[in-house]
Amino acid sequence: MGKRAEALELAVLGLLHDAPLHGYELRKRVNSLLGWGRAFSYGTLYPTLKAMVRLNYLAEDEPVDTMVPPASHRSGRRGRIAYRLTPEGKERFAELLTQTGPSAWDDEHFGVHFAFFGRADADTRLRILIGRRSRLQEKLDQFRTSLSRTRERLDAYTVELQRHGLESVEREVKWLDGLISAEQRSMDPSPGATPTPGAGQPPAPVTGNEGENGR
Amino acid sequence: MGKRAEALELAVLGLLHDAPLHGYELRKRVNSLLGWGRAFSYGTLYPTLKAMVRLNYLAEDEPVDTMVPPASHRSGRRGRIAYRLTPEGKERFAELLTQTGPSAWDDEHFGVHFAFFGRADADTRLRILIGRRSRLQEKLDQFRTSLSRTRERLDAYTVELQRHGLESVEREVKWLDGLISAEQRSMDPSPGATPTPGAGQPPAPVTGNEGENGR
DNA sequence: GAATCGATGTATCGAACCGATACATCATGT
DNA sequence: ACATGATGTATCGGTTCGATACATCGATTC
Repeated sequence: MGKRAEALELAVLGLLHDAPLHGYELRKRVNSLLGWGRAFSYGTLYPTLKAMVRLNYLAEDEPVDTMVPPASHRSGRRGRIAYRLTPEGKERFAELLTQTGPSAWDDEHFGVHFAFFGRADADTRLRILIGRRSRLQEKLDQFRTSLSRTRERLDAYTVELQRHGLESVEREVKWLDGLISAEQRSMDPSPGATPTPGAGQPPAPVTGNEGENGR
Repeated sequence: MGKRAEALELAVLGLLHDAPLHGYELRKRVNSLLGWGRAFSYGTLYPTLKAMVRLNYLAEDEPVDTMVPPASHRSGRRGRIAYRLTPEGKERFAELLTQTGPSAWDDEHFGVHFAFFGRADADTRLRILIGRRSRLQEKLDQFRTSLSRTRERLDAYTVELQRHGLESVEREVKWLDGLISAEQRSMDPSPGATPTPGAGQPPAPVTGNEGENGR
């Protein structure tokens, strides 16, 4: 199926879980959900949607009122197609949510999985976070060794690029550390006391985030 | 030609500028040069190399001694092919170095261009840095608006993901700010005084980098 | 009121690209 | 002797992208 489409599948399932959407809107949400990363194109989205319909994870609805202002006449319209999750789709979503292999913490996958952490159980969350962390740690190590091997013959700009790349990954690791310890704090503290009902809040991540947004 | 292969072309030209290399080694260097980003596969590298040979930017050398320890017998060897830059290749490299459009500050391209800043003139460097900065600023803006539009209905993990993504881009912008002002400082300060000879150092970037690697 | 424009919307195609694999040599270990 | 793993060149099938075609709608403008 391809890594990329795999990530897209999860994103679609997650976004459609609450409400049906049509392709255009779906694409916007997926791409803003992942934000920083590469955007999905229609050439990927529509084939994937069709495949998911074929697998019976999705069903197509012709008329949808979402956002159509007056629901007026529209006779010969080539209407928008709203995609809706089937029961099998919900199962599939639940199944993907519990996955904890590399298919959850790879670069392509981690973002989507994290975005739906609220729907996963604490155990899965922790496993994925830790897996992701060690994945980054690997990258960091081989990075550092390759840097120290060639440090002499690099010009200053190249070095600066490497340094900046390294620093970014290091920050990522620290971010994960905060998230991990927050998760652990919220599941450990006293066995038998308020075991986080239902799905749950993220346990107050330890980022140095001072809120600059009014509201 | 495709954005990705375009970036690869510049990387190959730059790496081969100093010394000939064979494919395997070339790939390793390209991918460690770019570090954080996606790695190039052989399925991209070899076709690109062939295309560049066809365009006469590169020439193939059969026997190469680089790193072959004892240079022993090897009779029926299917030897490594060393790629070497032709004069046309050097021209092409110089041409690509002076480009300052989006093809220099896009996500795909910026890293490679930056890596070879030492070979570009100060003017080009500054234009690319500024272009890159405004590119990121755009992304930042649309990010922030899309966030404030949907802030209410997002669960906490999704918000945290967005926040982290935003912070990363913000850091990137600050990094660029440091580089930009450093460049400006090194070309402006007093017209006629030590105008940075030849290619030059990167002008002491203003990162708050405390070295924590014990070497 | 028609004409232009940009946003919204579905859909597909060719080209670009990746991931896996085949194949071969060599050093090393057992 | 045989396996294992690093080095090395090369290609193929399938995935994914970027561009485009096409269509409807609301707003703006003359």
